[in-house]
Parts: sequence; structure tokens; C-alpha cells
Amino acid sequence: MENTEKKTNFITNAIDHDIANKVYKNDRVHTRFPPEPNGYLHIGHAKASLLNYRIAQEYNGKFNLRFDDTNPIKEDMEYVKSIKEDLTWLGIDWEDRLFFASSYFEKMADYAVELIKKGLAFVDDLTADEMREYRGNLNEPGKESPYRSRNIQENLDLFLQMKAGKLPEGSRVLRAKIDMTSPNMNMRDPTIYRILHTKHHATDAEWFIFPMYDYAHPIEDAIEGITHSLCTLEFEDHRPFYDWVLSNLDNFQEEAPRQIEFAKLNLTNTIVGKRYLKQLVDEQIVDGWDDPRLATLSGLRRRGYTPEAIQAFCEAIGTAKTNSTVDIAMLEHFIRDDLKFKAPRLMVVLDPLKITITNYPEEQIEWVDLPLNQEDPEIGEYSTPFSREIFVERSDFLETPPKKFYRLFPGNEVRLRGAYFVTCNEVIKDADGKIIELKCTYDPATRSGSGFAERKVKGTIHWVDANLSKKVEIHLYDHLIVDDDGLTKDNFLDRINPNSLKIIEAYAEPEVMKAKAFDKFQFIRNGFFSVDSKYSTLEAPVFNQIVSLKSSWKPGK
RNA sequence: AGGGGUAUGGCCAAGUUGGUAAGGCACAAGAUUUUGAUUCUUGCAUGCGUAGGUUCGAGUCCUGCUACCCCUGCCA
Repeated sequence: MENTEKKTNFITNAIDHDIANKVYKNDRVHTRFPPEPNGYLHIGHAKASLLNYRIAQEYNGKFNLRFDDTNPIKEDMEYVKSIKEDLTWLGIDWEDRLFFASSYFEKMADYAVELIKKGLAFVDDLTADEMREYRGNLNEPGKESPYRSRNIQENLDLFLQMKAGKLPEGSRVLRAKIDMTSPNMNMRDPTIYRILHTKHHATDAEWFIFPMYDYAHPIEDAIEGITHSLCTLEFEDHRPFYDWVLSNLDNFQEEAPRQIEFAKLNLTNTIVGKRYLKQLVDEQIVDGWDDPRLATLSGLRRRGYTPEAIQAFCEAIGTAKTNSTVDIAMLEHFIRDDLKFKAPRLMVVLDPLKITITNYPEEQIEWVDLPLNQEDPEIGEYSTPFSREIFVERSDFLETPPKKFYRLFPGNEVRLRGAYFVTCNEVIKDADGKIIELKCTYDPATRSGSGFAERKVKGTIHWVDANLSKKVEIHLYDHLIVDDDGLTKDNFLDRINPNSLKIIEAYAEPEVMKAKAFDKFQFIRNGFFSVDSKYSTLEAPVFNQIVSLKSSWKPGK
């Protein structure tokens, strides 16, 4: 099953084209992932970082991790740490190429001086409000700032004063001198430096001016020798300025990086986007950035997702320029697909109904052997206790079953997985009519593995010993957003599913108690579960439901 | 005097120089099954936003429409 076809997309096509035209020496390809350290990474960042990383791998190129830390007001070292952890977990290796935009601040300031000397940048005294007025709007051209004609020497003096911290915050900016009548708003003399008297988290030197993204990014890319600078669609309009910066700086006349834009990832039934994620965290609607309901990488990890599943998902969704929303069922498919062979399969009863096996000797306990995963004998076996009193899933019994119901009902015989056939004889109810117990009989001849073949049974159900099973806490999840028809950035808080988390107490066979944080299991017929890293202890385990199992059972079909 | 993008089945998405619509998810049917899971088999676009045109032949070329997304931070 070898897939010799490499997955192509418009970006690999562009790179192939550049290689064919010898745009970069030695067919080199160099990409980068440039997160701003102002929040945690989410599944959309997984798509972007993996895209850059994979392309570097496929073309025998290099990949850099670069923190785009040009705004000290929003950024923090806490995020640098989490981002590195998440990327490492995802399987991304930047080797020794970890960079910070802030380490290029001195060079960037020098390049700004170069632009000033070339008459391509000027210091503007307009206030932010005035600048907005002068900018014009989508339908009307802007007006040139009265300070635009300042002479080069004055611009230089002023810029150096800004840099030295001698001018108050917000009092002036450095702007590129391009064209106030451009239909592209980004070319109407964009700001390239602002004065900020905020301590930067990563620089030793004291800085009072900070470069804007549009100015800094092309320089960062060029300094690092990036060939293909991949970013999201909203930066398409910024590309002319990206190219303007590089084409006007003497150092970057050869092998300038090329910006290529692709569509962001959107997922149904959830919200992706740092700003919205932050809101959910800040307003404590969720339990932190790593809440298992969030599509953050730390949340997915805590939930029990594996890097392999996320990698496979990101490859499957492809890369294009079409705005799209991927069905979350696709993500769920890939975690099932990854875990089905490698996760041990154990029995846990989520909603217990007691069964007394009336013809089974009192006090007797026998241990039955089961494979940890019958698809892969290598994973091994374990034993589980069986006795006169067991729990089965309440939903596996129906007093009046619909057609084709293969589970328990009065008079019906089913297999207890790994143990015996049992037949339901009697239903015990409490005063309110609620079923509280079933009386069954078992057939000793039907023990699993005995080779019994006289009768067949349609259904096999899971169970645990009533006395030897352990109580465990289980967190069941539903999609964070159930109905995303008409979902917008403004109404998403109203769409949060109030039942996205349900905490229940379940009964687990003893083997389950060996689990450690992040261990993953299939709880037979119930889904995949992972040990919660935040609340679980050895004495009181807590499991997160990663995803349910698929089911084609529909009553009445 | 607006500009920049995108339109291929329910959801993603391939479609090199025009040659007769990959694949995945979802869904449906059947087989196997000590998980109604897995696995296996089968089905699922006379049509590529729309109307014309060029051509022996158009998702691919041309023209005109339409819909949706992005842009008026001293955010990234």
C-alpha cells in the first residue's frame, strides 16, 4: 500500500515552478512558522506549522521557528514556552533554528534609517485620529500628511530621538512614503514604527520604538533566508508592501522571499481563533487554555488526541485558497483511526444496572482472561473478575425491545464479553417503577474460549464485577457549539452548548486502575478515553472521553 | 476611484501544456465479527457558481453576469 503520489497543492506547484525557473540557488527551500507569543496554539496553527514543516521536509529544505514578538504590549514569555511545547509535541523539529523577531530590532532600525536616507520614510506628527482622517476610506483617496515633506535630516534626527526614548509614547510614528491615493489601503503611507515605552519581554536592550508587522516581517524572512513565506489569506493585500520593503533595501536584492497566502482552517461545532479562545478562557466559560473541549493543541492533548491523529488530519484537509469549514467528524475520524489498534480495550460501565446471576455460586469469584486488544495480540492479555453480581449498561436492557434489539430483554440470552451467556428471567423494580435489578441465569457450558458452539447469540455486551469494580470519574463531552448555522464572531457566546461537559461516576474493571496521566483506552462499546492530566489521581482516576465509537444501530430501523 | 481574493457532490479536495471529473470524511446497502466497533465489498457529480463564445473536444481558453470572503490599527 505505497502511496507514491505526493500530495500536491497550489503551494507545492508554486515551489516546483520556482525550482524549474531557478529562482533560488541550489533549489533551496526554506520555510518558517512565525507565531506571535500572545496566546496558545490551536488546531489552525497545527495546519500552518505542519504545512511549513512538511514542505521543508519534502524539498530537503530547512524550517525555522520564529517568534514574531514585535508588540510588547500583548506578548509574554509564558506563551513562548507553551508554543514550543505544543510544537514539539506535534512532532515539529526546528533543530537549532529558533529565532525571535526582537533580536533583529537593531538591524530593522538601521534599515529604517536607510529608507529615511532614500527619502522613502518620514516621521509623522499626526495623531492617530488625524491619521485616520487623512487616510481616506475604501471609496475615497487619502490626503498626504503635512509632515510628509520634512527633509531627510530632520526625519533622521526625529527618528533617532524616537529610538532614544526622548519622545513621548504615541507622539510620532515613522511612515513609509508610498501613495496616499492607492486603492490598496496598505500602501497609503503605512506606519512602520511606533513609540512604545513598554518593556519588551525578550530584549536585553531597552527599546522605545517597535516595528509594525508589515515592515518587520519581510525583513525577518529575508534575514533568515526564507524562500517561501506562507501566511493566511488576509495578508494578500499586504503583499505589495512586503515586496516594497525588500525591493527598497540594498541588502535584499537577491533571492528575496516570496509570500504565498493560503486559507485558514475553520472547523464545525467549535470556535477557532485566538481572540475567541481567549475570551472563553478569560470569562471562565471553560477550564483554561487546555480545557479538553477547546480546539487548542493543549486542549486536544489533554482530551487525549495524539499528534499522529492531528498530523493525519492536517494532511487530509489539504491546503487551498478557498475559505472552508471542515466537518469536525473528519478530526474525530482520525483519532479513532489512530487509536483503534494501539489503545488497550477495557470494560467500563457508565450507567450501571445490577444483575444477579441466580444460578452462580455465592462467594465464588473466577478470573477470566481477555486480550488487551484483539487486533494486536502483541499488546498482551489481562484478567478480570467475574462473580454472582455484575453491572451492565442500563441502555443494554429494554423491557419491551424494538425489532432487531440484540441486547438484553426478558427471556433473551446474550453473551457477556469474555465470560458466559446469560438469560434474563426477572425484572426488579422499585416503588416508582424504576428498574433496579435483573435476575439472570448463566450457562456454565458457554464460557468464552471453551469452544461452545451449540447455540449462537446475537448480542455481546460488556460488564464489570459489581463488588470488585472501581468507581471512576468520567468526563463526557459534546461539541462546544451544537448549531453553527449562522454562527458569527459576535454571537458565538450564545451558541455555547450548555451540555458540552457532563461528569459522571462509572464502574471500571480493576485493570483500569493502572492508568497514568495521558494513557489512552477504548472502553468497549463506549468510546475512547484518556486519563485527565489535571484532575486524575491514582486513588481517584478521572477519564476524558476523547471520542465515541461509531454506531450504525438505530432503533426501529 | 475602490482594491484584493475565491467559486468542483452534504463537508474538505486533486485536476501539469484543453482530450472526456482522483482521494478522504459523511452517508447508504451487503458480508464478516465474542464491541450494532474494526475489517471487507458495493453505491454516491451526463457534471465543475451562472449565461454565452472559441474548439472535433472546455472544470481547464475568451467575454459578460452572480454569490461569498478580506482590507479604512500607532494589532498580527
